[in-house]
Amino acid sequence: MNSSATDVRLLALAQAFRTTLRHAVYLSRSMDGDGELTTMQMSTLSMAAEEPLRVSRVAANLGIRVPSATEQIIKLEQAGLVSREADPTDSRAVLVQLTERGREAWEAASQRRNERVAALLDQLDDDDRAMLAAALPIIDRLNARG
Amino acid sequence: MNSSATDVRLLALAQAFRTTLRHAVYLSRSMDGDGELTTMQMSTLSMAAEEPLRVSRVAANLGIRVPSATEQIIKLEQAGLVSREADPTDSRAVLVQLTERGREAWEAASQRRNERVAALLDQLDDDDRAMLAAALPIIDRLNARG
DNA sequence: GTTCATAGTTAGGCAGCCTAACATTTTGGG
DNA sequence: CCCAAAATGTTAGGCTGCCTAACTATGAAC
Repeated sequence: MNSSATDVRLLALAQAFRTTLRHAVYLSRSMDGDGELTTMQMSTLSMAAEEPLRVSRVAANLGIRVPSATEQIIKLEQAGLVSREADPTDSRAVLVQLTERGREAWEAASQRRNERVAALLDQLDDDDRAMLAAALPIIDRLNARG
Repeated sequence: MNSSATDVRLLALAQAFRTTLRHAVYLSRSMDGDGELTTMQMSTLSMAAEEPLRVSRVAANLGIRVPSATEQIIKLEQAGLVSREADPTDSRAVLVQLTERGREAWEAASQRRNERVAALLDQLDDDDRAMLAAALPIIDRLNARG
């Protein structure tokens, strides 16, 4: 429990955080619309890049429902970026795997996006970059708890 | 221009930033779905709260096209949260204004969201909160340049 | 005062998400 | 065993939010 004084400060920080987050969402979206893979597709591919995974896990990680995940995965499959195979240990489940083309597409798109963001980061000075780097794990912790 | 060594570091930071941002988007979305106003609606109302503004400015600030803004504004109007009136200085333009109910709804929703985020921030220690607070303006600068 | 630019709306379409209903497979209690 | 319940996906249908293209109405310029 906090005193009401710190509460006011917490609320102010919360408001600032929300505003920054909202603008960051626009930034994030603006990096989507260049005719490549969407952020969601990138996320799916990067999950599958580590190891084959089930549709339900894709859905959970993306924060969407299973039917919506199926829909997206089928599109990725039609684009030749992932394959769907029955899980040998449980024939109800479907394992989503990266194809070779999927891996290439993911790596290329990821690289392009990193370069675009890096170009923005390049405009900051070293102190600001250090501060940003220090803040990211903190935001991650918030994300994990939200 | 940076050396290739710093370039590698920039790319790594870019990747970490993108990942954090992506998760933050989920967090942001998760705060939408409680049957209240969406983030976009909140943004629109908060703009109109300062002063009446044109549909085209709403669209620009939200990063969407004018017809999409019209659509959202009409919904807000039907919900009784904003009014649309012809601009007295230019009858082509439409001024979007908060209604009394709109102002109340916006303030209440904003307060609720701030409280929810504040509850998360409350779980951080003081150093982390200070670091987060320091990083927000930096992220804002990135957002502004993206 | 015609012509061009500006501000919005309307119409039609697409993508992504949802819930509900369904088929299939696994699990587990009787 | 065996049948009921749970788990995993898919299909079907609908909603929302965004888009472009086409249109109306007003303002500005020459």
